[in-house]
Amino acid sequence: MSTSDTASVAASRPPRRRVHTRARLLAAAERIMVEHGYAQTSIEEVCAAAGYTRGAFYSNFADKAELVLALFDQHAADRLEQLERLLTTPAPDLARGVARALLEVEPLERGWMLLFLEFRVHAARNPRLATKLHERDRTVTEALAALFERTAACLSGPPAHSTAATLLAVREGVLARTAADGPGSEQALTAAVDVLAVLLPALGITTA
Amino acid sequence: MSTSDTASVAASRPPRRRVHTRARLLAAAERIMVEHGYAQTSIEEVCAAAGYTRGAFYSNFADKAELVLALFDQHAADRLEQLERLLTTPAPDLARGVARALLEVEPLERGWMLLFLEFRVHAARNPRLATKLHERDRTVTEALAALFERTAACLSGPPAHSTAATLLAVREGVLARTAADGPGSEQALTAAVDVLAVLLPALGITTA
DNA sequence: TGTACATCAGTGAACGCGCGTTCACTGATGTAC
DNA sequence: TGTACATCAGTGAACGCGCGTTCACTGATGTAC
Repeated sequence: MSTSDTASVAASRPPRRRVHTRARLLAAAERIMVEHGYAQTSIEEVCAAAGYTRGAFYSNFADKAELVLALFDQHAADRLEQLERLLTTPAPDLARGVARALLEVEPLERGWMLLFLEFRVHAARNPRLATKLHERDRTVTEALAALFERTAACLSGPPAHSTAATLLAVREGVLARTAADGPGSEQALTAAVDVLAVLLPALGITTA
Repeated sequence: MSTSDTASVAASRPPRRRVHTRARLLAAAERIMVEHGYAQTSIEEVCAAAGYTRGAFYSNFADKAELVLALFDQHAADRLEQLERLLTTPAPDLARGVARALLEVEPLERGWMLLFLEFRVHAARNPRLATKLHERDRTVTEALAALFERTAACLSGPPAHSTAATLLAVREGVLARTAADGPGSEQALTAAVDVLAVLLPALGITTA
């Protein structure tokens, strides 16, 4: 047993001679793509920033799209943790807190949202990518729905899953409109927070 | 007076030798871009479809971005009319009606939304375009806000302008997520309609 | 420990492609007399 | 009405550019004996 185990492990183990190639490519890609977007970032650029040439990329990723999907996977977990922390911390005005948590994000996160949306639009016209992105959406949505059910027992009205999906969509829509800097964006953002703070209690997201 | 009038009119009149060039380019661009998106549509493609060569394009538009902005201007008016018709027609369940009007759109309109969003994301990384797009947003938002104030006297809570802006953002966010065909999209869409139908009354959009 | 061999991550050049924009030119249209 | 001229919308070739992906190769790493 132990022999065959060793053998099969050896057979399936990715050798990783230069150990962190994939991780470095991902890190470089994250930095550059969040700033400049998907189409505007070339694979060459990412590879150079990570200290490789293009061949290294194609020995770690099937294509450019897979790189972005890998980035998304990495990122989703972090965002959910943030929300979880918020929802489990008692707050004087939960609705407003959630509204702000959803919409008032760091500039970096706005870059993320633009990258997301750019890829989403791209994927919408490309069935193969649409399917893959849809899987990711489902995962995130279900996680948020579960979070609602666990922490906000007061949730009422539509099913938690619908609520979660719609709130994520609202988030994307609002952030897209306020992603560009400018005084108009600030106003639009605080306006959206106000509106959402009024709306969320109708879904049961409120301080008891 | 009449002489100088004639002269100035003659001086400022765009000759339009082949009269409908601009209109034809716009029509072709609309058809193609709504289907394939901004980046995927080449100016050559549009010109060929309209029966011209590329030079004709640049004698009618400053660049590709101006073409799309012109399309948006054309389109905005139509959409507002639709909404106006809805809000002025008494309905048994106004909230649900508005929710459906915002979200349950023709496939063609989904293509429009993708085109919008693609350009919005593009503009977000390009200050000059961001400014221009922001002007359009303001116009549409104010028109919708005015519509609310005129027709839905029952509007309550946040200012009409905030409500209008947020609803437009919600529309974009939800449609982006449901633009790709597939059974998941249908579900997500009806879920969003349900949620919105619950939310809108909290803004005062409801049957008295 | 040392040697011969196999693997495969990463190299870098080449392939193939598409596109936005400019510009010197032309010929249809309109104007002036 | 007819002619000479001016304008400028539209032509089409050329410019300049960037990019995703493939692939034959290599040399560092790991394995087997």
